[in-house]
Amino acid sequence: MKTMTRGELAKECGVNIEALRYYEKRRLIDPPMRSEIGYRLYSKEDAARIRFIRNAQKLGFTLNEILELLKLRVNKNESCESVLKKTKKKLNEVEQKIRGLKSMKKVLKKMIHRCEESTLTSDCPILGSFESGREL
Amino acid sequence: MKTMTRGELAKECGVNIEALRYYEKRRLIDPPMRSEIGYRLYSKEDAARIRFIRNAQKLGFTLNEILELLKLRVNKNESCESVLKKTKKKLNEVEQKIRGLKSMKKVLKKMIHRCEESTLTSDCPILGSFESGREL
DNA sequence: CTTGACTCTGTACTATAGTACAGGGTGTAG
DNA sequence: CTACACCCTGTACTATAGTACAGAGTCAAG
Repeated sequence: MKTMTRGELAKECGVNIEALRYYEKRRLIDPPMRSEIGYRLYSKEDAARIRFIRNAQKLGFTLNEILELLKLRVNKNESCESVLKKTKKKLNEVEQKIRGLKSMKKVLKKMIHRCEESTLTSDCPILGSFESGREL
Repeated sequence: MKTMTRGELAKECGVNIEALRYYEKRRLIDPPMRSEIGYRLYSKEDAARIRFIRNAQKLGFTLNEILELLKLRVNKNESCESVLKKTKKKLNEVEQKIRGLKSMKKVLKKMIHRCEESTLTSDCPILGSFESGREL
């Protein structure tokens, strides 16, 4: 199996080399294999995990939430029931985020339209994007 | 016009009272009116602004990005051209986030489906949600 | 007329998520 | 055989976004 050193993985995933050590400490990635002289050796799966972490962060998840997402799987210590419940909760959070972004998108589109038609106002239309009273 | 004190606004928006002073310092909200004895007096618009800030944060925007969003309007120092450009850029970011969340949603739904049909595996399917190679 | 609940200011502390650096080992190229 | 580019550990520093606190003013209720 092909492996990467810490520097190679950092480069491939576009993260700082020290962040990898940090994610290991935070248990977001498993302690990787070590070479004979103690160098960390990462797999393709580790790279996927790092990319997942960075992407999820951009979507507004904290590292703790990302850890929860990554733990969503069946294991010997946990019933399918409880995994199902947690997964449904996460699905809800994701759908909520999508709704919020969609209403923001709508307002931005309207602004662009207005701007292109030169029917301009100096108020801030984006403020209205969460005015529905609904909590995000 | 009905106004609120800092404590009242904090309660209404579900934020810590000190956060309001912090947002003022960061220029996310304008310095509010003051009562005769120097108390801050907030309007309904201030409340909307605070709610917008909190919602946008949950969607993964930093306070600096939120400031940019709130400044998207026509003013005397800026051409419609440049507002349009910035708004389009923001729209792109928002659409990118929606795409990321949608692929996460798809995977979560699949997991729920699998769990309900008891065709379980112990791997972590969510890792695959960003495997398309596309950068978020 | 003082006690409690609010406000003000400034400053200090905290949590999260890194980022940098010191002091040391390894290993290949010139 | 040594210079350079890596890696290791531990520890310290940074930025962002608050949160808490000290010391002081205001004001309504008991």
